[in-house]
Amino acid sequence: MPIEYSGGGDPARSIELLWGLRERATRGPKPGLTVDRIVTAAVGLADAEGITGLSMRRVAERLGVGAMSLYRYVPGKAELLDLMVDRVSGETDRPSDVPGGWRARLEQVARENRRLYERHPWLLRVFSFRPPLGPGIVAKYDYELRSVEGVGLTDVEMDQVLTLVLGYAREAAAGLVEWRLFQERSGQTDDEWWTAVAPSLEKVFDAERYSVAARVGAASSEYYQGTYDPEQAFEFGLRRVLDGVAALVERDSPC
Amino acid sequence: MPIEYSGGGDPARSIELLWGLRERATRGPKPGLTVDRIVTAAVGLADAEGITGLSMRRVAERLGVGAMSLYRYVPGKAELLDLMVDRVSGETDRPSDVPGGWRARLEQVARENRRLYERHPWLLRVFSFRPPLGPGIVAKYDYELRSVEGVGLTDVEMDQVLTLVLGYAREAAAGLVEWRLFQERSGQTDDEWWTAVAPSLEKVFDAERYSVAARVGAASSEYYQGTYDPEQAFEFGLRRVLDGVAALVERDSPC
DNA sequence: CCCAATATGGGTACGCCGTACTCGATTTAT
DNA sequence: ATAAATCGAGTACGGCGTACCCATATTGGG
Repeated sequence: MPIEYSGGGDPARSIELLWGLRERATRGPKPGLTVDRIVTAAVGLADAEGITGLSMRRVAERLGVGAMSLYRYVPGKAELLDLMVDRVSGETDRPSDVPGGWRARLEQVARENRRLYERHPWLLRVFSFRPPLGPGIVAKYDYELRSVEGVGLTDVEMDQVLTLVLGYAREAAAGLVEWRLFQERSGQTDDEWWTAVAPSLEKVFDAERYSVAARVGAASSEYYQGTYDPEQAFEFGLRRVLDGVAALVERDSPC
Repeated sequence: MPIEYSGGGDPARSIELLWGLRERATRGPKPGLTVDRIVTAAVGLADAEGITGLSMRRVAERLGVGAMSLYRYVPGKAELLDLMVDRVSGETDRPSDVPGGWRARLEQVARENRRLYERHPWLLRVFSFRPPLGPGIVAKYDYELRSVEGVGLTDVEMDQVLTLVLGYAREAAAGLVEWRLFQERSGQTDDEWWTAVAPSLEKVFDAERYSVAARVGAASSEYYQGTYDPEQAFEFGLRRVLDGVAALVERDSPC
């Protein structure tokens, strides 16, 4: 059973790795690699080939090094994934002045998170709800919390709102990424796919029994000019989510 | 590169499999298995061992059969995953009369979807935004759409609202499942984990630079009596999402 | 009734994977 | 100069999905 997440190792060791606290050894040959270079290679590989293309052997290959050499720097693949997550999280854009109040700021946070997953789709398959507490994640969390600082929410509500918005961004990004992947892999547009599937489906689909599905499905495909449009879906959901947050923020001043 | 999704095969063949349209051959020995039995075994295995424990060899083992025999019934693992997704989707509870209007109905849909992922956590790692169009998925989609039928939304909006709510349920379930997994694997409560991590983190965490993160993080852990509580997180987010939908439904009658 | 046609079951093998173990080569403190 | 410590990496193990192949079982057509 291969490892898919991390946190299994010693927490202190993980923190040490994430924050680069390893003290240089005094004896022995100089290391030919650094943890940073390994993480860079791994991120590049995962970006290019997806999470299924990421293997210790191939990361090593990229660095011109034997597979087992990596284990001198990183305890295992799980910890490497932690480092990768923290790395790309630290690279998110964080503009200091977004005009338009909390709603505009939260919207920016959502959009930037979606971009993060877009740049690094493998992140969707790695991210855990309890992220590795490295410098990148911590800085990101602090920045993002500030988008809802001073708008009348309690500290706990601030965290909850952020969790909600980040979760939404993640879910929407997953839709976008899967949609793209599907198009690339099949080489088909939505329309082409549908016209390939429809004939077979018609034989078995009971349009009377499932009348609502038939009606709404048809309306949606027409609207989207395909069967799906990640941009429109994102905008729609984001508006709803932020409306829900607005209802919370303005609870003391209804209408 | 192992397959993680499906849809790569012939769509017609997939539909045939999903709807059980295979015509019995006239010649040759009688099959010792059925697609249904294979799917049942696979679901049972994935439920028990997680997605990483699901392999063709082990499914075959469960059925007392050689690994390659499965390929007589199913083209590959990707298609088997499709069948598994459709199977468990078809088993969701669908009460016919939920009192309380669209909001109560949508809430029920969200809760039932969360339960689905809770029962079958592997689903979180398999589900794609374009699900296999089998009988289970279709019936589920039709039922769920009916929760927002006749409340003044357009057909397209109905689909968008459902996508939003299902996405939320999925995201919340992911939090719950990961939280449980983490507790099981580490054998630690949130508190124990935190007291193990805190000393190392204190050495590197700059509480002045990241003052908001420090303050909110502390408040949250105290509130949750741990560092997280999936139940409370779910309820909070669901209320916000449904508030956002309410703003859409009542757009013509503000306040 | 026989046999050719066909489908089933499954063994073997290939190329991947993560990583435990081991050992010679290299560097430095003493 | 030498002993201690670390580095790089080869080998090997047990797992994976599945391509390929063939003996076996079953049945339709003559």
